[in-house]
Amino acid sequence: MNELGDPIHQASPYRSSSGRSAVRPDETLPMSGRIWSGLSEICDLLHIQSAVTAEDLLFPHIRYKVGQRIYTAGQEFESLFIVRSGFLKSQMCDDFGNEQVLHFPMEGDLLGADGIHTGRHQSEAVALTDCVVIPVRFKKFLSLAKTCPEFEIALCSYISRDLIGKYSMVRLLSGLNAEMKVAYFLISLSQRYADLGYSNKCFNLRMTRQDMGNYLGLSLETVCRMLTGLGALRLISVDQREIVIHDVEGLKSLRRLKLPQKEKMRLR
Amino acid sequence: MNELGDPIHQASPYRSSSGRSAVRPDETLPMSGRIWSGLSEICDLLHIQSAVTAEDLLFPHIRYKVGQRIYTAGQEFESLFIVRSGFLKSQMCDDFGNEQVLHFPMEGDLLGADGIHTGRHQSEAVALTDCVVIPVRFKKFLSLAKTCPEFEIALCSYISRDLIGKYSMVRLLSGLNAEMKVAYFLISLSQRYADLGYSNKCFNLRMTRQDMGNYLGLSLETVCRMLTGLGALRLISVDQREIVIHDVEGLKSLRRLKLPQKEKMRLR
DNA sequence: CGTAAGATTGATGCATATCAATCCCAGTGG
DNA sequence: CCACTGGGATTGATATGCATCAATCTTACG
Repeated sequence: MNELGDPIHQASPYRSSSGRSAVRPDETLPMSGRIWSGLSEICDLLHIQSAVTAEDLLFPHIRYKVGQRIYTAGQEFESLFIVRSGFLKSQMCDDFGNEQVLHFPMEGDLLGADGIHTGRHQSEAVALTDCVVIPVRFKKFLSLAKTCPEFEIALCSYISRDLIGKYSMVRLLSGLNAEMKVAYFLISLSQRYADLGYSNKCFNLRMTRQDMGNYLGLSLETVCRMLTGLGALRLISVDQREIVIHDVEGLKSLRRLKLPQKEKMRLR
Repeated sequence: MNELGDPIHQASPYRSSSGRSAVRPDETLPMSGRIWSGLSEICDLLHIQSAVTAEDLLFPHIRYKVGQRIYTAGQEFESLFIVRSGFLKSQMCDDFGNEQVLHFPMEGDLLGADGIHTGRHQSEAVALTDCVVIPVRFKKFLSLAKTCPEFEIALCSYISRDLIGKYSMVRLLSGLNAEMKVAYFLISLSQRYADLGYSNKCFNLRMTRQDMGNYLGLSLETVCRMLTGLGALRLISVDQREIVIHDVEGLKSLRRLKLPQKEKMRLR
């Protein structure tokens, strides 16, 4: 392994996205293009407003093709990974070999922080589309935090966002029924696309129904049924992995069947 | 509100734990005793090995009684809170007033980091027993991190541990059946008590069945049934909130009914 | 065209929620 | 001292949401 973490695929020739994804020829990544990012681009990606500039500081881009792993469970932790483009899946295996999908990282997300504590990655990250990822040595990250106060804040803000993400994940899994889980999933995906400047109405799912179900705590069949169900309600259109959202508010306003205690009291 | 966060109860006279908790008279907290901690004690609590000593740096202890809130949702974020003693519950309300229990913090846990990102707390923390909590201004925390490299690492390690905690929470909620959820809950509680030097075989539950169920994504009745079920298996004894664990390994070895895909393949 | 992976749809069963009744226990007040 | 009260815990009966099993369909690709 060389100094960049796991760039063993860097030199392999680029080819168009394989598998069943809906990537069309004109969406393929350019063979040429920038293969380095400066510090200011890193800050942009992570939404850090930094006054610090260091023109000589360059971070290499690494390309991954569909199905390739950015890091694997058990691998030594060296770098955090910033997603420059593409769509990924992070997952974890328990002692019995059951996989659990944890997250679907995309542009601007930071990966690999689960390795800090033990020095080894606990989870793995797989490319669901062709990806460009920027590895940043953790030591480098720390020294940046030391010299640049905005990095310090960003690091803490990341803790905080992560905590809030955990909260909403818990609520999703333990408080919602299948229909709402799927609706919520679509809404949050839509929101993430919107935040990145893409369409929030129309997008392709990059993961299988199996992955979605695993992530949401549902069987893949239930995911299917809920998707067609939401389609029957005219809230969305589904064609395989292509999703069109017709009524965001409608999706959001699907109420849980279980009324909260306070509501029940009022209804008596 | 004064400079310490929410110490409006600090001056109120101490009284013995109320409610139905199994706290006995001799477990009451002393009226006197230390009401300040030095930096070295803070580091001990957070498991930070620091060479830095600053004898003049003192952090006040705040007492909370059963039912009092350390911070509430929407409250301005100022401080992180380190639990010195006691048992708490952190929870969050969604837009419809549904509460979701997120965690049961105890000695050595750090609370309130969910406020960093937005500047306001997203969740609230309630004392389930009488507690002693040490608030540390976030700015103070940052400046400590700046002068003391161990604090920096500890901060990152906290991210990492938190991430791993998220993983196990997701797996708990979406991968286990009711029996295993309850068993897992008891095991992890037992482990936390053991880590603090208390008995890992015999302890009191400080939360209601309702809270447990909410946390585990189960109804309170199911929690009851599972507890009595585990009792019938001679793995534990239950008497109201008093738990005795007879067979840790037995609890751990309860397998999920749903076999992993690979297992199923092998069995054919 | 054949194959395989994924998606869809239907039939059935079970785990768990829900509803309801009772029990337990600690305060509280007569 | 004892009855009363109220929150929590327990247990049983029933309903149902979702998993599971199974068959078919779609799409991509060799």
